[in-house]
Amino acid sequence: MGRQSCCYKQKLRKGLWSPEEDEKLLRHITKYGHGCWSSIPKQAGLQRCGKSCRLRWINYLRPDLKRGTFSQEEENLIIELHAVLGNRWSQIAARLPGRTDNEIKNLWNSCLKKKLKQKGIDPVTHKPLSEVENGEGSGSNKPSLVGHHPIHQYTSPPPPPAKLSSNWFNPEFSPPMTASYGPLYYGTTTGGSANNTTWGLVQTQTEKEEEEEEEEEEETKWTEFLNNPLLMAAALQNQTPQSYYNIEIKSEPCYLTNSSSSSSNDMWWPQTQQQQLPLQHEPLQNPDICGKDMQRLTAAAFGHI
DNA sequence: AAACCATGCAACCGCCAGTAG
DNA sequence: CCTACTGGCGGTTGCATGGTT
Repeated sequence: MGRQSCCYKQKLRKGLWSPEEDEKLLRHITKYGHGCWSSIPKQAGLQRCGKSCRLRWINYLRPDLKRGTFSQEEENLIIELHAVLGNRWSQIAARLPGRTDNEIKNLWNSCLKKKLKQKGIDPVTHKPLSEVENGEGSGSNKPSLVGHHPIHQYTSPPPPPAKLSSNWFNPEFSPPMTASYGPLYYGTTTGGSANNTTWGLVQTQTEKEEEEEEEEEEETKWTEFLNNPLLMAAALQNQTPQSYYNIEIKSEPCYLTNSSSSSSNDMWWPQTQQQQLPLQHEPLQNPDICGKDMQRLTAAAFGHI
């Protein structure tokens, strides 16, 4: 079809956004909502493509963004979610209020991967590095690439990570390294509270055969599980899914402006999300007020003119 | 002080799925 | 059904910054 890139059109600016551009975009979305992204650049007087505007808004201008360093709790949660979801950054971000997929992806690539390696964990498979290096094709046989796992390897949602979170990067904590553990290792040594779970345990051949028989069923279960953020969130927080039934994690916040409202964040984050996202963190955790933040704050101020 | 290197982050690229015409 | 368009996503790149030599 020879589709053209959205930035194919000439005269479109690329690269870093200037404060003026930020202001234009912010003003426009604050006033009219984003609606159709492709039409925003024209309407807002920007020489950018719609994609670029969308990205800028989502990753930087959105008022509900939580900036500053990631807390230990957030890092732990990212690791746990990555073990389940793989590189599905947007789904991971959906469980971290105020964080963007880009931000999480950057954190993972620049920081968390290293930390995992230092802990002797392969950041891709979430298995001990020793096993990954030695056991390719032997030992626990199945290459259990997280995110590429045959999801039927697991027969139930993961155990609640609530017990686990505090362990990660705790200097005194080291994950189990013996070969008796399976694709996922997070805090499963105690057997956990999750009944009928093989989470974190290597499957025996028999188990595998049995599960192969149930492959379709299990796949269905897991597909459902993975596709249902409510179930996932519930599992991750050791709560019943019911408590999450009235959130829609993937929902796009309604950015249409209530022009009568001048308060900042309340109008941006859907109330249901604001109230009921599985992980609610403390308010802004001492975000580093640096130049960029100042720029953002300045820009944000325009939105309330 | 200058050069080099490592790191973090913002933004782009290309692909895919959904959808309207 | 086909085509074109759009939004969304993950991978990647390139630049700015800070640290080290």
